[in-house]
Amino acid sequence: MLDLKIIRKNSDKIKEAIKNKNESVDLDKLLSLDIKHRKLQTELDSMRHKKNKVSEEIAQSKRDGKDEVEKIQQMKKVSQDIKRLEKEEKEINEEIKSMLVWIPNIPHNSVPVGKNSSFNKIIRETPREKPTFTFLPHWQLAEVNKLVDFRRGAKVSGTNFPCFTGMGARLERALINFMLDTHISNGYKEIFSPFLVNRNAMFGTGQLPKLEEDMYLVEKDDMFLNPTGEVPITNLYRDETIKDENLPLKLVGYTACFRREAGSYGKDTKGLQRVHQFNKVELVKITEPSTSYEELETLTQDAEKILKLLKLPYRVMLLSTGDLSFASAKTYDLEVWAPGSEKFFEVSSISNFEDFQARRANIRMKKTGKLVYSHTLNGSGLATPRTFIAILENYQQEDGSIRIPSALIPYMGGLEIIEEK
RNA sequence: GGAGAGGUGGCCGAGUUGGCUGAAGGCAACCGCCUGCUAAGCGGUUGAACCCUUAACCGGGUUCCGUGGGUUCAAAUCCCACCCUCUCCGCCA
Repeated sequence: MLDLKIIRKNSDKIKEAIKNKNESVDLDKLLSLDIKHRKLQTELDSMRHKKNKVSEEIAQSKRDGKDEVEKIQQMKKVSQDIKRLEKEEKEINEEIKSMLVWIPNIPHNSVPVGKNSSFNKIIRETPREKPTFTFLPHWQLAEVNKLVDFRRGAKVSGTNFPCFTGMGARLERALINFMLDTHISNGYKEIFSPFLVNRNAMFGTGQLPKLEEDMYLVEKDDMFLNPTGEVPITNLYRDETIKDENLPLKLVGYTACFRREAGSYGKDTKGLQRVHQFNKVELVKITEPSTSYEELETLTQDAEKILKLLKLPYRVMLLSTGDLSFASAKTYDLEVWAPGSEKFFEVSSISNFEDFQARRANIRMKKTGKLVYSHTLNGSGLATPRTFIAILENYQQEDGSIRIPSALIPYMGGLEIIEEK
């Protein structure tokens, strides 16, 4: 959410941001409602002022033992008028608020302007080797080595609920533990959060109201299945003022993530590319405003470190305005190369939300005695399914077996090669 | 699920015969004084959001005692609904 005061003063800039992010909000309507609202509020305030003053006088008279029949009668009328105006004020205010939550965050100056992902910019890229034999895609490798049971996963849940089995399950668990350990030793504090989150949390990080359709809702309790670790972890600090000496807060947590992926059937759904339930290790930072862009760079490097240690080829993309999420001001995507699928897969989106989430979630800090909204950032470090894909496809051998990246061997109980058994 | 207790400022904690309580008292923090240093002591300051005004500071005003309604000239205080926390019992693991 943006500050209404800032919207007033920078309406042109906001309009441009809305356009560049492919959103549509009638900002002029909002601005005229705002003017109307402020006028009403000023009027109301002066009426209340009068009411308070006269009530005070009545109280004084009562104490002196005098009756103030006329004043009471007069105030009766004023109170009614106030109530009427309050109702009107409330309605307009609600309308303003409901429009405000649909205004996206403003992209940072360094973000390339463009309609869609084709305007994204490659920031850096690691070299990749040409396959020396015919590389298989991961779903074949997973099947040959019995690592994922798609059929039985679908039986107990539904399509795109993969079930990891045997060494596949072990590899999934190894990835999670390896990532957590790496980030913890890098100064992040481990969090193991709840997986069901309430509406306030979903609103706080900006998933609601825009993305409600993409979430699993437990209707009976009006709770959502966690769509990404940023929701429970960032919202841990909702409605709190964090002591500035504790900033930046660096948090890491494993979460299972659930997404409906509504409308994406048939698109990139083969194997583990796009699934309804997956695992993720999430990095969250809460920082003071002046350092958030430096923190974005180091956060990106911290996530990248996982790919480096796993020796997977990847590239870092700077998202253009059209590809930027609703709440983000600037985002880097990490894309891992999968030679069997001959595709790059997004394994992490690292974003600076500036104070957009903090304003919604009311996360503040004291800076030289003044309360300000802190900045929030997050990024996956990493999402496992596509990392899993990349390992299978990059580490496959001609006979269909898969080598284990050296960093993961200790997490695989010393196992160096996965072979069909 | 049942029974009870409770939700007040950064924290603790008064305040339920409605009015002088944005809120006593304490703690913490900050500023000053005092002291050879430390501790203690003395005086003062310290909530948030919003509106008007201002280049900004200042200033003026409104709102806020879990949330939302209601009663009243007037509500932290009375009434209704809801939410949350804690304790005990039951149930499930």
